[in-house]
Amino acid sequence: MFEPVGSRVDFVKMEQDAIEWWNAHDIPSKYMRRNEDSDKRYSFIDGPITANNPMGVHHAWGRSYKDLFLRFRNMLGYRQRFQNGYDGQGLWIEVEVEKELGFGSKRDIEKFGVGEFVDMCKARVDHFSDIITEQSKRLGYWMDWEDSYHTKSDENNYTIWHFLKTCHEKGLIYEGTDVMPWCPRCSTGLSEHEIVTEGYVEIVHPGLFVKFPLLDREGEALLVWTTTPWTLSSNVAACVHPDLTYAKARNGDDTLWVVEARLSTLRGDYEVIEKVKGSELVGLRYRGPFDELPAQDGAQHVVIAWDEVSESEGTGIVHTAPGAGKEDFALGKEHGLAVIAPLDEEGVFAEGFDWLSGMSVFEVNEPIYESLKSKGMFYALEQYPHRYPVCWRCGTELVFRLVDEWFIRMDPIRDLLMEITEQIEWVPSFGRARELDWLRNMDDWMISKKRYYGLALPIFKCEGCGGFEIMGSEDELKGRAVEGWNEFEGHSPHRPWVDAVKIECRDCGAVAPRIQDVGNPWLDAGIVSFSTLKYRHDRDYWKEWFPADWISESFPGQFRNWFYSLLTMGAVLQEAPAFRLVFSYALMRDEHGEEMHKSAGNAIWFEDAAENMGVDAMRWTFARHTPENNINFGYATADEVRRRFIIPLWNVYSFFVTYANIDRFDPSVKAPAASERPDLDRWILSELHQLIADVTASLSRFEPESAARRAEEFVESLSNWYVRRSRRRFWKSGLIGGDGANGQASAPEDVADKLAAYATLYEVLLSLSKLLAPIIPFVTDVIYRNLAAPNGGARESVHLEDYPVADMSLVDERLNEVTRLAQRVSSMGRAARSKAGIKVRQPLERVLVKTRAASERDLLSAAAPQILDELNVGALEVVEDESALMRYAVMPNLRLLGPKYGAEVGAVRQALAQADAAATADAMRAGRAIEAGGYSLEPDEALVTTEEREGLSTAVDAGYAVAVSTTITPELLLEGQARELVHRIQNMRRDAGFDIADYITTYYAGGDLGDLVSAHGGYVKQETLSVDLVEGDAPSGAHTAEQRFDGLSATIGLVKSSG
RNA sequence: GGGCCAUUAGCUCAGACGGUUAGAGCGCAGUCCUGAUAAGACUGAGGUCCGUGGUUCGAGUCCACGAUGGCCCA
Repeated sequence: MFEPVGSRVDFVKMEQDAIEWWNAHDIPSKYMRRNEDSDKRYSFIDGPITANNPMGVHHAWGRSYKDLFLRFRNMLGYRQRFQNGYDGQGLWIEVEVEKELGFGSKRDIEKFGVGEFVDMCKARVDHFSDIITEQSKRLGYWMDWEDSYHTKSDENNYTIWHFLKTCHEKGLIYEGTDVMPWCPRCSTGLSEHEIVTEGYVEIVHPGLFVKFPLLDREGEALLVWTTTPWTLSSNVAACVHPDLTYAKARNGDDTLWVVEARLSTLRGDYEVIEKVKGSELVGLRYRGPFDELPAQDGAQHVVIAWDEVSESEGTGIVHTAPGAGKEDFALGKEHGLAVIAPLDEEGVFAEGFDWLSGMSVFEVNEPIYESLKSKGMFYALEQYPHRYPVCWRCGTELVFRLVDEWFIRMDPIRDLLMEITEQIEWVPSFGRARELDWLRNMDDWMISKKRYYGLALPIFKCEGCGGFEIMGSEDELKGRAVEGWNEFEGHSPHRPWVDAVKIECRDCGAVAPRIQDVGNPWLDAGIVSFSTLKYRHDRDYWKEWFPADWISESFPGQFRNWFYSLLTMGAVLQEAPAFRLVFSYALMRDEHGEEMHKSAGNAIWFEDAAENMGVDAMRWTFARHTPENNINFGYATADEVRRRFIIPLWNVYSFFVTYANIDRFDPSVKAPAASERPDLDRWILSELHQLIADVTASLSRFEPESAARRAEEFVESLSNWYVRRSRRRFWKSGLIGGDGANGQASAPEDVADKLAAYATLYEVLLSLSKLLAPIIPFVTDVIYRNLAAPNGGARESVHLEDYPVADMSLVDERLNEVTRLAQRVSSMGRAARSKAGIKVRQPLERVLVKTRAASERDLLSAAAPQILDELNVGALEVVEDESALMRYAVMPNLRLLGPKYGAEVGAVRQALAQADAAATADAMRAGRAIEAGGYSLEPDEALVTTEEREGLSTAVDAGYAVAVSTTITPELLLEGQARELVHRIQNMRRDAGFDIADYITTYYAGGDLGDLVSAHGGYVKQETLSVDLVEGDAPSGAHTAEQRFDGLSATIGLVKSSG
């Protein structure tokens, strides 16, 4: 016996129970150990999830993929690692802790105490990694949770030290001065990676037009345009494009130079006096906008040439301040310009800027306008909305600031990185081109950050000679330490503890402290293909698992972040790829395709989703989606998945268990061999094994969506064709495992057929539970455990099973085609019935079928029994062409024929009427001329309509035609009425609360049913489990009802039979 | 300026290898079923497959150019 299964099920409750059961029986750890001795390995390295907040549904998407492919490979027998990763160092953690503490600047952190602050950061990470672990378990994500790695761990940090030292040995590390994007609130520079990730927002800035008076040309001025007025304080040059044409224009009291294409920016009327190439302006000197500031002392202001000057915005003359802009800085180097750096770490004007000193960059615009006005340099001001970088963590507008930072040189390894990228398999395949594009354009990697909680860069810079060294391990540091080791010992290699340690400069012997900077967080994540595989301590273990066979992460951003840092570290340490294949996916949106935002109220919490839609529904929604497209996720989409896939699957299962229990079906009893079973069984087994082959292939190719969609098609066929058409086989009298109760003798062939049906459906459901277990681990295990329980060879859980293997000898392509044809013809036959308004319960005499290809007629005869049954008709006839079903009527198209033939129209008309209508229709369809009684007409000169033949209703589609006879003889009518009566009695049985298997005695009174009972009484008895059909009033206590249908009426009474 | 992606029904999306007359769900209209019922089945209406050229016996699918949208880089 199987555990009884209701058709109503609370999936969420079922999932929670499953988790409890798994834990109680230690299934996850049995699952993870199951392939311990396998000689096949499949190495997965987890991209660490940021442990800074609870996990969201978008994380659940990615984690469902990871779990899916891990489970798939596990059932295939591969030995794997199940190590989850947590990312927990860096600015993002700091910012959240700062928020908690109400801090606004780095000074607050210093005051609070760096050690305490770092401890709080670590505690935050531990807190949220615990939460995410619990959430992941609810998702059914089976990882070795006790063994999760942390990027903040000592091992991870020290492995990065090793990497950086290796970089240094290869001459890749340098300290450079550059103008970098800088967050004034966080007081730190941001690397290129961080800005491009999610850093640009639409901001309205001033578009300020300023006049720079030319020193060499009295009365003339350059008109320049800037969106960052504060940078004018540090202006030293103005750029023009050497090849563009510049115009000098009289404009009110001014004589201004602008690029010709931008003359329209001038206010009011103007008159062009002179035009020259930009190159002719190069070298002119001008008076700078803030020459009076001390910081500007001795600075020259000169026009220089630059090819990047655009004439699509501004004035074609670009204000240049090498201390406050990235390209400006590069130009400054090239032209030997003065570098004036205005801002300190917090975005406040430094000393030397007179009245500006001490003011924040965000409050100087107005005073600057006033100052320019007083000097006669102000020209105009407009609003200029554009995309501008902000701090990706705190949202503050970035400024560009001159800083000393540490970099890894990219040019020496760029080619190697690209070569490695070529070797990797990218899913989707366009990922390779995206990564290569990034690598081609990648600048040197800025790895330093002037913050507190992160990798302590192991760079020790000598206070004497200025040289630097890099410590490659804790042991090396200990060996070199000349002070502070005792203070540090026992602490993690974080600030402030590690800052105490100082070494002696190898070159000059002076003391060298660690630089204060911490590392870029992508160092932390990029090292994991070494650090988590014991690279430093157990090289054999590392060799066994490196490189990863696959990794998986969402691609927006990761091309320049995690994928990139993994590539770089693999290249530097091993000149090898760190992973063989990357499977990536896009972004999650809400149901309407809008970005999810907490503030917009359209974000979905993981817990809410899990407890309302259920995790299987969520996971199936993910699996069926094309990964490279953004997913629109919400309750409605999950509801649809549950309704269209999970519930039908469950209903088939529930149907099976219900009747298998009634029949005491025992799966261990030998059923007929598959080849001996009826067509219907052989067909669904054929489809099943084709499905197994397809799903296995799809998942091997990392195409979950095609696997899921194939499975949906299969369950649809299983539910709406196999089970529906098999139902009566399960209801046949006689119990296969029975003892002859109810006195129903059963014919041996019925028992064999029934057994075949049960065995088939059992095999299908059991295979399906294994096949889909990696995708929907909850419902599949519940099904498996119940079905497999009476079976000697069963495992404890489907998750300890082997993945099913397709038996291609059971795949019968012809049988599949026959069934497809039966389905198609049945569908069209229903359409024909529907058109004639005849319900399926009414038997009809015959169906006529025209197939598209003559070759299908052979299939049709095999499909005929199913079609007759589906359509409730007596006979099927094959017809050669539609003319047997349809009559064509050809009409002249007088609108065209009239003008063309004039008086001859009458003759044409007659000729057309006498021509063969079917041939005419053929010609028209083919676009050929119509031959009619000596006339040759264009195809559009006739109109053709079809009429159905008398007594037929026809449906036509895609080359097929199916017609049903519509004549209802008295015999057919009586048969239809018998079916209707059965239907009514069935309803009454249910209303009376009888059990499905109860036998009854049926009474009928009121007179109209005599003919029906004498003709079809046996049928009615059999269908309704009536032991007897008695004319007359039912005894008192019977369930009775007045029935009227098809012009008949009777009072029906039902009594449960004692037998 | 460069790279990548997309464009198929009102909406959301499928459409290996080029192959007869392009599919699903939702929505809409209608019918049926109620012994699989937080249901289900069926039928119908609805498409110049972004455009233009090209390759081919044959193009939604391949190529070129263009348009629109998105992402990224400069």
